[in-house]
Amino acid sequence: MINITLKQLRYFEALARHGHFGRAAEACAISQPALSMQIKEMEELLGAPLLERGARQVRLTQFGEVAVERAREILRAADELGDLARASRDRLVGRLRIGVIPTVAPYLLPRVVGNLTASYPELDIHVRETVTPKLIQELGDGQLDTAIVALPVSETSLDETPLFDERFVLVRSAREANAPMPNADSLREMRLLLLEEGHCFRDQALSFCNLPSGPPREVLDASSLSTLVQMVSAGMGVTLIPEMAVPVETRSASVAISRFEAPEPRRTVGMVWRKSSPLAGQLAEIAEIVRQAANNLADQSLGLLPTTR
Amino acid sequence: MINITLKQLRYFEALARHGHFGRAAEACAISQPALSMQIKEMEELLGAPLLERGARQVRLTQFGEVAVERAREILRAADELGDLARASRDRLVGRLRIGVIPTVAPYLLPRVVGNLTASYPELDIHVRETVTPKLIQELGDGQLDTAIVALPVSETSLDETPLFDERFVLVRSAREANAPMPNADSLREMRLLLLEEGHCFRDQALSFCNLPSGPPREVLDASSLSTLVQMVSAGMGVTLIPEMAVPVETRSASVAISRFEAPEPRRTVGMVWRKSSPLAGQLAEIAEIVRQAANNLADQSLGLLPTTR
DNA sequence: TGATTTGATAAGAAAAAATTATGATCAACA
DNA sequence: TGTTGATCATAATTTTTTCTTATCAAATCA
Repeated sequence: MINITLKQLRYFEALARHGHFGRAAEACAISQPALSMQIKEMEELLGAPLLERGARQVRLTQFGEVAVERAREILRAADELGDLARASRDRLVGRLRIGVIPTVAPYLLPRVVGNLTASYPELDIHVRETVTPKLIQELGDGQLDTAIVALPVSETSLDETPLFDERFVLVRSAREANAPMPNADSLREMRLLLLEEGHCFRDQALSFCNLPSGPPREVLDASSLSTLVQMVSAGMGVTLIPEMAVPVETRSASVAISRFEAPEPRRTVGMVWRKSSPLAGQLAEIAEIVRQAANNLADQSLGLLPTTR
Repeated sequence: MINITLKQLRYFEALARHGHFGRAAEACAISQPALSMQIKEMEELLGAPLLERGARQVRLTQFGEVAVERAREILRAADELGDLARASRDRLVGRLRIGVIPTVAPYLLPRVVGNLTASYPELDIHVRETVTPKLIQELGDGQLDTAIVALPVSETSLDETPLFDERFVLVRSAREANAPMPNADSLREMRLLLLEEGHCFRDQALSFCNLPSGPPREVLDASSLSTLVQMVSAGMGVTLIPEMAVPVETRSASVAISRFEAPEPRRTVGMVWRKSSPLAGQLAEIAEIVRQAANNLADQSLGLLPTTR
């Protein structure tokens, strides 16, 4: 390991360019002795003379010629490091790893990814879809930059910002479309189909029915909302789905969607990231874009919802 | 121009490798605050965070990942500069530009180049053959590393070392082989063929005859010893050549070679280089190799010379 | 030869980098 | 829920490095 400094390389480069200690020193905005000393130091560190000091002129040695080329490469690389830094701080570029829970991903992401790509053309978006605990862990491990989950998360190391609120709606088979709307308590008596363990949406639904979350219930738990709706369509029971899923999930199923009476079940979906993330600033911007995409989606979904009293 | 230091790059690289300030500092043989401060300084200079300081671990930012790669490249290039220096100081490598006067080059060089290449396999020898004033000028300009010329040169900026002494011998047509040997004065009366202006050998020959050097004489001046000998062989006159040229030049010409009586004309051929040349040490070694090559050559030449009384 | 140019050297001042000591934060744990 | 231990940041001080001014020595130029 050689202990030359970049400063010395700069001085040396200037000296090679000017072939004159005084002028090189002037170009470096230092005094001539300072330059002399640094060059001398550099030669001592390298153990080989960089230049031949003639009486009237300074000439590079053969090694000096090689060295100045190498020095220029090094200096260029160092300057490029500065450029890289500027590029990375001015705008959001490169990879953005975003995690999304499964009860949000299929409905929100198609919009969001399009909008983000429009706003940040140089952004390379990676999506990870899994349940909240895994997302939070991966966020903590630095495998994700941000995650979209149901709030609150209440991790002290994370910042969270709400994106949108959404209602839960009841999904019944089409045949039951005109049956009276069950309330939270009567739901408990019905065959309520739910997602498998780990999904926050399962816990949210159970909580609405004042049921303890935990071990499996009567029927096999589903791994996606699509499956749930298909099961309902087959007459196996009823379920809850988030409002945002309605347009997509009812397209290919003969089910009836009904809203609850107040107090309607609902959840807040938000975005979280490490407080320490250097992307924090840009992530707030991104949250705003996601928020707008969600609002557009909600405006469209609302029209589809029959209001059941 | 960004003012980061190589030291900072080293610290940063260690930090990236260890992912831990304390251990990285230890690896750098400095205290942890010193490392912290340098990393902080580096981030300020770059204007972008290199790492995310979590409570329990340190993680590179995306930019940090890019930066550490670049940093490694820079550090490697700097270390290679050290290697280059070592290579250039330990032994003579690379280009050696050597100038030789035309009355020496064809006879001495074949041997010398072979010996030099044997001693310094990595040496790349460039030969320039021209007259002394040009050689001296090019030496001064740094276009040559050394020159082999007739001594003395007496340039204060140059060091000179003798290589060998050589006699001048008379070349006559074969028909005149048994004619009495002319002395310096009688030579003046004969048709003495000489090299063109600029060749030191011309001046040396003229000086031996006590003639003024200068403007052309009776016949057209030759540009090489070969031409001179061929002209002599054709009966156009007599000439002097250096002893070393005898074996080569008499091979294809029917001429008689005769030595003068004392005081024999002679010259000293030597090697010169800039006093300031960093190769000075190695050039002295090279001079020794040339000296040996010249001695071998002289031993062989001597046998060929008839001693005329 | 004397004046001028040019790089090296010396001594002191200024700046940078290191050290030790201490603080703040946070996770782990009782 | 306070305590502990680990970890990085900050502060004050010392040490080291770098720079400046002044001056020298060598060599060219007139």
